[in-house]
Amino acid sequence: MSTRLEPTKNRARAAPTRAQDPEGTRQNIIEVAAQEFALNGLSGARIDEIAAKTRSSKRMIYYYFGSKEGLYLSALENAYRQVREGEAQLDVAGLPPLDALKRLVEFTFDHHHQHEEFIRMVMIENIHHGEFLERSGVIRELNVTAIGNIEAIYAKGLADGVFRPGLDPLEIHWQISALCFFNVSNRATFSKIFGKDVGSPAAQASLRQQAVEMVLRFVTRPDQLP
Amino acid sequence: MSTRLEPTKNRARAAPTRAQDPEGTRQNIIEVAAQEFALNGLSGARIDEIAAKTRSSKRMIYYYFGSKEGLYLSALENAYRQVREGEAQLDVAGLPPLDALKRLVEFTFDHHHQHEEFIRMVMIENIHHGEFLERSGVIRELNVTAIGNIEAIYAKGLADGVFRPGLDPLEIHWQISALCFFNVSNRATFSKIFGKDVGSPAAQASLRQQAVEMVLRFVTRPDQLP
DNA sequence: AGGAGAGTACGAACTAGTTAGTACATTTGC
DNA sequence: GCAAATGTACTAACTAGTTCGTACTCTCCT
Repeated sequence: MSTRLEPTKNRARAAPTRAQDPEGTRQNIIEVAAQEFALNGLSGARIDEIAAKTRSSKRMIYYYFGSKEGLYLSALENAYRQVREGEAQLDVAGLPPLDALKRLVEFTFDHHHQHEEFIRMVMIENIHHGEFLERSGVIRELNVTAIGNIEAIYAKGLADGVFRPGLDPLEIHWQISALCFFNVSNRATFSKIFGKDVGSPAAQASLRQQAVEMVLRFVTRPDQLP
Repeated sequence: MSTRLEPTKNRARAAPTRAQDPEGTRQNIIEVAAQEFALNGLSGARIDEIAAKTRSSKRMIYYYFGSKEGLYLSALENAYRQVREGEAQLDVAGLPPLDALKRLVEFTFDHHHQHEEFIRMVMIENIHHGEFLERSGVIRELNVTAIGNIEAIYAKGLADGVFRPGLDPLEIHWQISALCFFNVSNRATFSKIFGKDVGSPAAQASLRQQAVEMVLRFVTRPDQLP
């Protein structure tokens, strides 16, 4: 009837057929999808394009994720998970508060810098008013613990008398995020408007150090400043 | 041959035909387009949708702007122009450096807050790696003068001995932008992750004041701090 | 003064190509 | 043998852009 399947048997024996690997297929699809969504946005990304770059097929995308939006949500969740896992690597427990906060800012700065794809996913999600993030129970759980670090550092800094009272750890987190996030998210327009590549290693080193300074000066008690 | 044009004459006489208004039509299209692009992104916005919300028609969009991208570019340029014109309202020439910088940060914070549509356009443009901004000669001209204010303030602050030396006005602008931009751009995800509406008046007031403090503490000579 | 032309402004219907999603058949691993 | 996993071919709806035709406005000629 049809000839299109004839080579199958041969292929099956010629090379050890790629075993069925649901989890691998799923993961592969998600990774490709994340790239495409991060690059083109939700509406800009093309399912056919994603499928083509996959080791799998369009059929499988719908088999596993149901719809384009389902795929986007999974990719978003995956991105958050990866990044939070990376952040969990940071350990500042033993450090004095000032050093700990410095490390935290540096780490966040570098981490955001290294995960541009994640930053772009968050930008895109904000364009969509965070509606997919809202639908996802998973993501909120991942993030609530993210301020734990700052809370601990701030508490210790207060106790030691080096930080000033009255600050909200969530707001400190907000400010660190602002400085580190903007550095990646707005690099393109900023560089092009002012004709200076703020992504260059020299510029980044300077901005990084200044981000640290800003946060430390903000949190430190004035009489503790050098 | 065709019947579809029969009603034309009647229509022409029945109601006093709306006068031709090229500039008005153009402007109306751009305003609607900006809204739609800001809401849905370049690929997410629909020409038919834009046309429908216009007082004009799809035909006119292509008549005036040539293509979807042409329309997007015009909307982007318009957004930048509007915002920069608004910023030009700020006059801090007479103020002492510290007060001037404080005003500048407050003004930027408020201005970004009030121009969410513009912020979203910039976000979208960053998703596109600033390629349209690059194509536009207009926009760069508008912006290069934007740091003029900071340069003047910083120079005066140095002369008065209240600011510390060695800072780059462009980097100060970068930091102010980061704090004020992030406040609008990432409100959705931030609020949803931490279950707190950072857009509420109370939260905004606090973040605003802290943005001012951060910048002032960063720029001020330590021995000049209260 | 007024009418012919020309260029500008506008509208409705159409089209070619794209795109998310599906029906159906087949294979693989247990 | 059976359920989960996968491949191929298709479609219905959408979407950027176009075609063809009309109406308005200004100018310039006489």
